[in-house]
Amino acid sequence: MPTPPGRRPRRTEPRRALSQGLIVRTAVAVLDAEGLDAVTMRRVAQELGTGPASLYAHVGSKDELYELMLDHVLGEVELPARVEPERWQEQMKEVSRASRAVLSAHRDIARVSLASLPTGPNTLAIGEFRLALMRAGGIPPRVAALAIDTLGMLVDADVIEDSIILAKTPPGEDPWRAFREHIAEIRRYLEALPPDRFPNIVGMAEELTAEGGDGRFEFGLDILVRGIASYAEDG
Amino acid sequence: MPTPPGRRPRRTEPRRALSQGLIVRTAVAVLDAEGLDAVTMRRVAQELGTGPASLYAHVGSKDELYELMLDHVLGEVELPARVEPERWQEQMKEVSRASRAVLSAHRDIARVSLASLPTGPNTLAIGEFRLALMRAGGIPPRVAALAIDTLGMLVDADVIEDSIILAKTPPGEDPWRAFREHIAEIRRYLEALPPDRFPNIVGMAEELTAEGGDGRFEFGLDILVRGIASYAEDG
DNA sequence: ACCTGAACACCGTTCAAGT
DNA sequence: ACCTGAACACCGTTCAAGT
Repeated sequence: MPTPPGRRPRRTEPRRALSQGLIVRTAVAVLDAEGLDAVTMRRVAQELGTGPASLYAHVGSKDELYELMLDHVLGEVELPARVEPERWQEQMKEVSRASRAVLSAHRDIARVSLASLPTGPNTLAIGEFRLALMRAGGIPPRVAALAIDTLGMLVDADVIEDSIILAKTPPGEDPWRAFREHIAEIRRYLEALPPDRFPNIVGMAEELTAEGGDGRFEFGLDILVRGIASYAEDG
Repeated sequence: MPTPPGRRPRRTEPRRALSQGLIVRTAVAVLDAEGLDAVTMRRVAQELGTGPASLYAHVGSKDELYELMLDHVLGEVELPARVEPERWQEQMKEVSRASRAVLSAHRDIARVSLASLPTGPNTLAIGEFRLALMRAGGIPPRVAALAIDTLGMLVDADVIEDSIILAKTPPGEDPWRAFREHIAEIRRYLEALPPDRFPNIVGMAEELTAEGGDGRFEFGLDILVRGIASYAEDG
């Protein structure tokens, strides 16, 4: 049916009221589909059938939107029901693995985590649980404060390192295939380096480009948690 | 003197021939003055008295320019003259501290390091030295390959975490004053949190926002190097 | 209070045309 | 081979004007 004369033509979408929550959820949908760089004020506005200026009534800036997205996503991390003091180190690892998995599932959102200090409720809840775990493990407050930073940096950096290559994948291609392709290219490059200047790199080209993923993360996690535990004041 | 009739007006700068080296040095000058986000193709071209299209004869893309800048900057890292096997752990720390200092001195260039796999000659030279150190320390190749990644992530993440706040400082203001200001603001925020939901964060607000800097880095560095050394096959 | 269109001052990259 | 101007398809943010 055509629009009757004198009636304003309806927009294609019935106008849903804008809200911060709706904007954040829409932005995360764009993130998941195309990566963080595709999340622009203009793009999110377009997805909501409006112009970029309309978003500024609900979020202060693009950076603020990015932090809201991060906290929204970290709400997916399922924390253990309670601190089990006798296995605090294992729970420490579980929380770190869960955070890594959630961040990995949302493209390169970890870039935001490394770039900002935690202020959102979900982000703080994870920090609170980690502190409770270390307290239960007898870690002095000053050490716990340092440890929480270092552990967070490991998680973020690990996710970012992978997500960068994945984010470069042209849409349509299998990102993991592109990832392996890229690694293989690096290996050939390292193997072709002059062996007199770079004997160890050339000799270890295979190990340096081994399917990293979980192994690299577990290595850092294990060393860090053991190192933290060495500061325990009493068992 | 006015330009004689029929003579083309000279540009203000005598035209220096463009080259990759000149472009990279100019880009690093902009980085040092205003941070990585100010390094755009247009801005670098303007600094050289030309248009952005002219740069593409010497660098393939902005991302490639960023990686060239990173390697240029890492050329400032002074590596020890030789591997001293009996103190390989201490040398490992020295190289990490030197890398951190150089990256810190160039604003948020560490973002590029975390986002790319090392291919430049200076970057590779640092990696080669680290591998030689671990080899001297009896670390198995597979562990050394993991360790070099983890150590690099720690250095990059640590520098980035600081540089982000510093990069936000409006030009003209003292960045370290702004940095302390920002930390103090976070502390007040954490102290004002509901103590029933976040007892440990509220209770440890002071430790969590303590003047971080070197302490945090040395903490992570010490734990990682000790952890790596625990994999040594023979002394 | 919320939303909008238009504008401002920017981006990276391509390409045909010049030397 | 190198350089250029102009164009294309984008940015974040502000602001006066509308409802």
